[in-house]
Amino acid sequence: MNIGKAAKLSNLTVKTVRYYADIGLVKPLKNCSTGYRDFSDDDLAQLQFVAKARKFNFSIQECGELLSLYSDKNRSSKEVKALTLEKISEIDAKLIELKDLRRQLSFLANNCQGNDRPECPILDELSNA
Amino acid sequence: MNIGKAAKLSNLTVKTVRYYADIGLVKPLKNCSTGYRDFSDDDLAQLQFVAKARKFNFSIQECGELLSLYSDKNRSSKEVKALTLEKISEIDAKLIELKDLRRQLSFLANNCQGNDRPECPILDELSNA
DNA sequence: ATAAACTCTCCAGTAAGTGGAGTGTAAAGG
DNA sequence: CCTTTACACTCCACTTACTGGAGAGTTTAT
Repeated sequence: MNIGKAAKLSNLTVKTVRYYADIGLVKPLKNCSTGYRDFSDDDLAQLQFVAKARKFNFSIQECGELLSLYSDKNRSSKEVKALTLEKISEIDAKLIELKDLRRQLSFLANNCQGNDRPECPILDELSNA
Repeated sequence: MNIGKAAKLSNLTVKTVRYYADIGLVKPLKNCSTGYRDFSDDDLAQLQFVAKARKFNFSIQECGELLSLYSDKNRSSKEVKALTLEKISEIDAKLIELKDLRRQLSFLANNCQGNDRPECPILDELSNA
């Protein structure tokens, strides 16, 4: 299938699919006469796989690793689980950071009048080292 | 003061401070003979302001806006509050997304044996479009 | 036959820096 | 006074994961 169809079926943009092909994450055949990329069903499956993994916050590099494990019929689930657990703890750290951020910002906003006068605890706080 | 001291006192790296000066976010004087940047106390305050605002997930552009509101003695707190509230709802959206992500990943990890055999619900799930 | 829709390559840019090379300057020790 | 060390400078390239556009070729529909 052409890139447009592959993109649609994997919920990616054409540009993104082309980019994935350029960096060798997927390897569609190329029609010699037209230069058009030709995506097999397997290529499509890989694109769908990557699309999902990216949503799961796996980096492109990790997607590549997962993809090779995925393609390897003898891959062990150990490696995949390890990668996943690592991701989870990264997410946990991010969650803590974001929650703290939210708490602080919300405190500032609650104490700000939001009128036309220049008094503003948000700026006061930010300007305190 | 020199860039090293300004960096230390604002908890930024020298590289980052130089970058902020390059893009005009802060405007230290320059010693003509040595080429060294000279940061005034006011420049330092702005760096500290930016360092904090960046931690609060404000973009460089937004930092610039905040900085001009901050410098303008006649600024209203309304604009600042609006920007802050916007940031908070962005953070909320990100929190929801991350929590959902974590839930899904954690479900997958819990159902994965993590042994050397190829059965792995994580890959199974990822390969389902 | 022509127009719309699709595809291609190549170049440039995004955000917010980081890293390194090569060079010049300042402060401290001997 | 000299040398070593720490600090400063500029400039260029690289990072992540794409996105946008120009200009050109191809396929499909009318």
